[in-house]
Amino acid sequence: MPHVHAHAADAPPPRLLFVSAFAPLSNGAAAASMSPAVDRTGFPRLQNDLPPHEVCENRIGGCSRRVAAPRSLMTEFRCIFSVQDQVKGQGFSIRSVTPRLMRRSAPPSITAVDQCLPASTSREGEAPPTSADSRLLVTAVCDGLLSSCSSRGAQEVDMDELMAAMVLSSLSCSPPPKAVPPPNCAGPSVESGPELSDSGSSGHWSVDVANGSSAPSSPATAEPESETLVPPDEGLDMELDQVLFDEPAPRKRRNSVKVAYRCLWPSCGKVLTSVVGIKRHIRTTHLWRGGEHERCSRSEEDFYYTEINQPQSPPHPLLCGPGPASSSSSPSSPPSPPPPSPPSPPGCDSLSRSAPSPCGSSWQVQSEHSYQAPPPSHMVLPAPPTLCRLTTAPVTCSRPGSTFRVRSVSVGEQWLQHQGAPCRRIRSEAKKCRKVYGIEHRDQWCTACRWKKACQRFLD
DNA sequence: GATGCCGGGTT
DNA sequence: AACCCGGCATC
Ligand SMILES: [Zn+2]
Repeated sequence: MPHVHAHAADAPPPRLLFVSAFAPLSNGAAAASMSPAVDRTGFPRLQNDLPPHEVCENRIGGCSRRVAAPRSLMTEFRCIFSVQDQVKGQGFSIRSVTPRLMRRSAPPSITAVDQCLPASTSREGEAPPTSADSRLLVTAVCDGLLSSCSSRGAQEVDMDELMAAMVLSSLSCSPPPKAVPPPNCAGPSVESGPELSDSGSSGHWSVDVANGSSAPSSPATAEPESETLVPPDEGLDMELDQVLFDEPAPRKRRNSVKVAYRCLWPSCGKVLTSVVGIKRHIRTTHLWRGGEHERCSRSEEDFYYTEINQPQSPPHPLLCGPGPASSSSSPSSPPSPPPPSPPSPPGCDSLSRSAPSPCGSSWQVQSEHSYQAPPPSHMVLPAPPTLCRLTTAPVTCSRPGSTFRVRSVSVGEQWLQHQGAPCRRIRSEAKKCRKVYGIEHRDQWCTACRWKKACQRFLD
């Protein structure tokens, strides 16, 4: 599929492209009914167009299908990028991919770049595509399988598609690079010139050919590091790099920018400095839903944070404030997948999951060790936790094993605040190990207390 | 000041 | 993962 690869000589082409949403490939019956139209290649039609993001990342769009290949399985996937007119007719190359999705596959390569129309048969008010931008259907293949969540059943399909959709994180727009055959992509790769630098085993390929010496005419874009156009890209790439290289992310970066991670949950915006931290925050503060079906969406947290570069200057008092709803102001893309349905009852559902293994008093020894483990609720805790009574002044909402305080009054509002300000663990009046045993008997404290974590022995 | 514990750092 | 601790909110 040879395609648009003429080099636009004039206008300095933007280096990056934008992505818009794309309906997932529908394998399941339910999904199929939603996207009846399938184009001639068997891919579902584009629909559910979202306004193009201001970033180059491809968080949501795309679909995939498995293609039988002589030797191995190939995965073909498509992503819709919304591009500006000026870049039409240029060569494109894969700039980066989503690392963890590609761990087990060979570098992807672009096989076709087609122009496409927003096939959204928009019956309702969908913003008509501006003339300033159009859409490119980028088809790529990779030799191998996208690593996907190892769930089963219908969920697998979804995850697979979703991941496929995310494979192409960003594209570079530049004159077609000199054909440097990618390491081992024996597939239908046609003109995928970009030299995919496979850095290590983790499966990261970043391609940025924009500065190729063969790019005579576009001085502006030829300089890869000048992020004049798309600042948010930097964050993304760093994120990718970090994940991809599997580097433990040196805590101190060489340059003076401090890296942090911002929670993207609506109106949260919490900023933490470690990936684990932010993930834990998201998981425990926003994503917690009863814990059971947790397994599959383990990496779900990834969607809800973004990496940011904090200039060395100390934080202004914004930090955990309620991120204003003005989405336009923030350059970083909002989390594309909508937040999972909130815990249906604002919090009353908690502790329904406890496994009351009656093991006498040995629980202390048994389970105390991992302070993160849910508390051994050996007693059948009676009905409603503190949350459900709205009478007390400081309303508390309870999560499994912990109690948090919120200031609000109404339940609904409570949930909102849940989203916004992560509740603080309420200080129970129960004496904790420290108080009970005293500092001099620190060795008798529970592990959590010793680590200055939430006490696990004397729960509220 | 003491206590509880979150977030982050170290080993 | 286990461990430690700075720092903050709260008592
Ligand atoms: Zn304790």
